[in-house]
Amino acid sequence: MTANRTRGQKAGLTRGAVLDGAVRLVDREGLGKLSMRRLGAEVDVEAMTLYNYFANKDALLDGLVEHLFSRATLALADTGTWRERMRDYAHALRKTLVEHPNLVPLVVSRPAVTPESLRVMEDGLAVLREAGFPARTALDLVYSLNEYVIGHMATAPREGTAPAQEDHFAAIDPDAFPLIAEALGSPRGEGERFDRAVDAMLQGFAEG
Amino acid sequence: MTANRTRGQKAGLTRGAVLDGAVRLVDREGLGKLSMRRLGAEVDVEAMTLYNYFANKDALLDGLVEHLFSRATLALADTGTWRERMRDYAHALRKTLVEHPNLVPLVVSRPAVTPESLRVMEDGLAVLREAGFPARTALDLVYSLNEYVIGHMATAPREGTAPAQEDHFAAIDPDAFPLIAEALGSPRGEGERFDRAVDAMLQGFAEG
DNA sequence: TGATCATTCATACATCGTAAGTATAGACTG
DNA sequence: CAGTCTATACTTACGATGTATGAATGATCA
Repeated sequence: MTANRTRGQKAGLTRGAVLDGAVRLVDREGLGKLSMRRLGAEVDVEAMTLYNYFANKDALLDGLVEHLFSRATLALADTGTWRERMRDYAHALRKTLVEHPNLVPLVVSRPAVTPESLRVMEDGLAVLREAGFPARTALDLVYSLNEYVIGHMATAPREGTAPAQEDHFAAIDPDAFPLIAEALGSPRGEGERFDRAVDAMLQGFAEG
Repeated sequence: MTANRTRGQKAGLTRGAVLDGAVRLVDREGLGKLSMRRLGAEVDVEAMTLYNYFANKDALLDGLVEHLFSRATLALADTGTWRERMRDYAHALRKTLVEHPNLVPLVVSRPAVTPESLRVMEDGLAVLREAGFPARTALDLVYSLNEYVIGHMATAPREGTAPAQEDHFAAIDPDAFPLIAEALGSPRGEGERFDRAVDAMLQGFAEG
């Protein structure tokens, strides 16, 4: 399972390959199981070898977030109204995070300011400026949209969270919380609130 | 510094006192320094004694989030328009998180579904229903507002994050990212974007 | 007083991140 | 080809962590 190789013999590893392994490991076993030794085993190398590619574990985690964003942030679509294009961007970002739920706590607690994310931001600004938004408003909108998506994913129920997180709504006492109970009467589809909030925010900026 | 007490002698500790100690410790030294042994020292007790109040460290962290929310969520104001009241709520929530920056990563990666937070949600719904919102829309709005605040705080620059996080804007290459550079021309005050995003979202829901 | 119970502490273990040092494969030099 | 250098990987070791287990003692009540 673990590395079987004499010293000095190349393992043919790259930074990206290590990060791929880390994503695989976390997807499969959860964030808590990501240790240097285990990651080493995943990519068939001893733990310390990983320090050739990352200064320390924290740097590895930063790299992981960046890695995820870099595969996520396809260019924005180049046709459609600015609202459609912004909406699509928000959905694309959400999709990536939904596909790697175990990585969400990491992404969410580790603001990414990589060149990659700056590029996406620049593209978003271009769309909005073209649509007539002043520079500062455009920046506010791009930022705010990102913030909302992050917040939505952060507070979305996940496995491995506090017990009864998933079905805690089923257990709500209608006497203590009548309005919540009422509002939950007709449950929504997955992501329906997301749509609505994104639209609301875009609408709000459109008129602000 | 550490516990100086014979076995069996009560320490006069409560769950709340332990959590207070944890907040103090994290505020002072950072989340990374919160270990059972250190927390024990902070409240003058051996590490294992803490397990009388919390099943394990994870439960302690959950308790910490709940603890923070419970001091945060003063009731909503009972006068003003619904928009003013929602706005004030968002600002109150933000204020608490700003006051404990080191706890933000915790709050953000650990959705709180305590009775306390349900109470606040119920109050929020009451305000909105009174203002004429349908049940589901009201729930969407309360949720979305919370999500935005969380996201805003999650992505806000913090100490101890990736290097140059604070001043990375100063280092932006205007050739590579002209629109970002332009938008940063006239820098905003702290929390100005927050105001704007909250208002946009409320506005959007008001018209949706 | 003596017995029961609640509470705390001491010990121990597996696992973690990583500092320090060592060995080897492959590349370069002559 | 022989000799050297260097990049790469491994080994060992240390302190710190979360926590299982069980002993020791103060508190409580008969």
